[in-house]
Amino acid sequence: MKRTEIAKLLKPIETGMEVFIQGWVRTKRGNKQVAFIAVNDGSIIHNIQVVADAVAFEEVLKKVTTGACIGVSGKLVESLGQGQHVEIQAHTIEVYGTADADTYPLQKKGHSLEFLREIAHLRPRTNTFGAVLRVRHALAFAIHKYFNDHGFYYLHTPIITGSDAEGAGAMFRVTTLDAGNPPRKEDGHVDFSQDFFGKETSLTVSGQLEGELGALALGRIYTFGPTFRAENSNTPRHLAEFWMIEPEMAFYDIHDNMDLAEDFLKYLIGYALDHCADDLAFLSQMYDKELLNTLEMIRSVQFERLAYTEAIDILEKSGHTFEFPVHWGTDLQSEHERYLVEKHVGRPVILTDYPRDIKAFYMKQNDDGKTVRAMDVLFPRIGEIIGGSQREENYDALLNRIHEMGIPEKDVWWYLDTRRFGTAPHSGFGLGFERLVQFVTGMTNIRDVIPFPRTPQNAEF
RNA sequence: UCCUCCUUAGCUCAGUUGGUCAGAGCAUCUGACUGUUAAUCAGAGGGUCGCUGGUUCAAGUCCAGCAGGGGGAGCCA
Repeated sequence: MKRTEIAKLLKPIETGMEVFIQGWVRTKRGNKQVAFIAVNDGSIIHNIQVVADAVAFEEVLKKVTTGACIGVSGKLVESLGQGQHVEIQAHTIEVYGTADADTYPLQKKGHSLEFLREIAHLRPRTNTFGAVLRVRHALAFAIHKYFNDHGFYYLHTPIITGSDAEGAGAMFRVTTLDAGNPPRKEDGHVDFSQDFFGKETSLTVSGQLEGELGALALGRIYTFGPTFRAENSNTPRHLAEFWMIEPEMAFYDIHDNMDLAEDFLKYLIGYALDHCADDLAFLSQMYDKELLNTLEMIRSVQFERLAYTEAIDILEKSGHTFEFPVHWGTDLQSEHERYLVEKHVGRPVILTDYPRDIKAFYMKQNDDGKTVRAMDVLFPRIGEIIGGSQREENYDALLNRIHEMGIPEKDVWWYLDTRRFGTAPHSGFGLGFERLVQFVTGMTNIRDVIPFPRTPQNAEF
C-alpha cells in the first residue's frame, strides 16, 4: 500500500478508507486496553493519532517509544476523543527503527535551543526546527519564484574566487598545498604559483562584482548561494557560512532599487504568511506572541525613506542618550538603527545617501562630493536586513575611487572593463537569507534558522 | 576580539549569610487505570554539583586558572 503524507490526512477529507502512514513517534500513552501513538512525518507540524489495541499489539508496542520510526496501516476514522478530527485505527504496525529510551536525547518536553544546538543532527525532529526548516524552504522557493516571475535570471557566481577586492571582510583560503610544508619562494613567502589555481584563492564573501557582469549583459540577474566570512564574530546574528541573495539590475537607479527591495521583502513575508500558516502560528505561540502581527504590519505598511543626513538630524534632536554619540560621518550603531525603526518611525526604514568614506568603493558618488547612493533597509528587532546601492558606472570616477582606497587595479581590471565597454547605470543589493528567516520565524539566534550552523570553533555535523 | 552572565540527575531547573544541601518536575523502570491529548495516580533506580588548584575545622556555596555555553558590543548579511 502506498504511503499517504500526514499533511493530506489532516486536511478535511472523507473518512472510512484504509490508509498507510510512515513517520516518527512523538509520544505514546494509554492503558492496558488501548494505546495512543502520536506520529509525525515532517509533512506538517501536526501529528496524527494512531489508536492501537494494547492487547493485540502488546509486543510491538514495547518498541514503539518516543523517536522510533514506524509504518502504520489502518482505517482513517473520525476521532472519538477531543483534540483531533481524525485518527487511524491500526491494523498493522511495523517498527523500522527503534529509539532506546535511555539514550535517545529528545524527550517529550522541555528542551532548550542551546541544548538542541548540541544535537543538530536530531533537532530537525522537533516541532520548532520542523517549522523553521519548512519556513526556510518556503522562503527559498519564494525568492526564486519572485525573481523568475519578474524577469530576473538566476546567475551562478563562483564560490571559489581569486579576488580579494570584494572588501567584505576576512576570507577562508582555498588551497591544496601541504599546510605543514608549503613550497616557498626565495623571499620565504608561500609560493602560490604552485597551488591548484596558480594563485591565491578563497571562498567568496560576495557574488556582487560578478553579478554586475551578468546584469550588464542579461539586464536583471540574481544570485542565491553560500557565502563565507572568516570573521571572528560571536553573535546571534552572524555565521561563518551563510546564504545570500544578491539581485543586480541594469538601468535601475537608487529609487528603482528601493522600490524593488521593498516589494521583494513584502512578497517574501506575504508568501510565508500565506503558505506557512500552521508553522508560523506555532512559532508565534512558542516564541513571540507578536510575530504574526509584526509580519502582517510589514506586508501592508509603506517603508519610510530617509537620507542619512536627515537620520543623523533626527537622532541628534531626539533628546535620547545613546551609548555611542551620533554625528555626521560615522556609521550608525545598532542602538541608533533600533531607535529610528522602533521608536521614531515605527516601521521599516530605508536609509540612503551615506557618507562615502564609510561605504564601499563601487557605490555611485553623489554630486555633493560627500555622499554615495547607498541604501540600507532597516527592520525592527534585527536592524539592517538589506544593504545595497546604485553602482558607480562612470569609469573615471570609479577608477579614482579605487586608487583612493588603495585597491590594486590589476585585481579588478575585469570589473573596470564593464565601465570601459558599454557601461550603464545599474543597481543592486544583498539580502542575508538567514537574517530573513530569523525575522520571519521570530528565532532570536541565527544558529537556529540554518540546519548546520558554522561559527568560530564550531563545524560539528 | 572586548564586556557580562551561566555550567547541580538523561532534560528543565531549585539549592537563601559556607555547616543533614545532594533536591523537584519531566524522562526511564515497576504497578494501577476501557480513549488518552507534553494523560493521570502510586512506587523505584539515577548525580565525583564542568575541570584543575586554592582558602577554611568544613566548599555545590568563597577565590584563581582552564574548558564549554548564553547575552551585549565590534565586524557585517
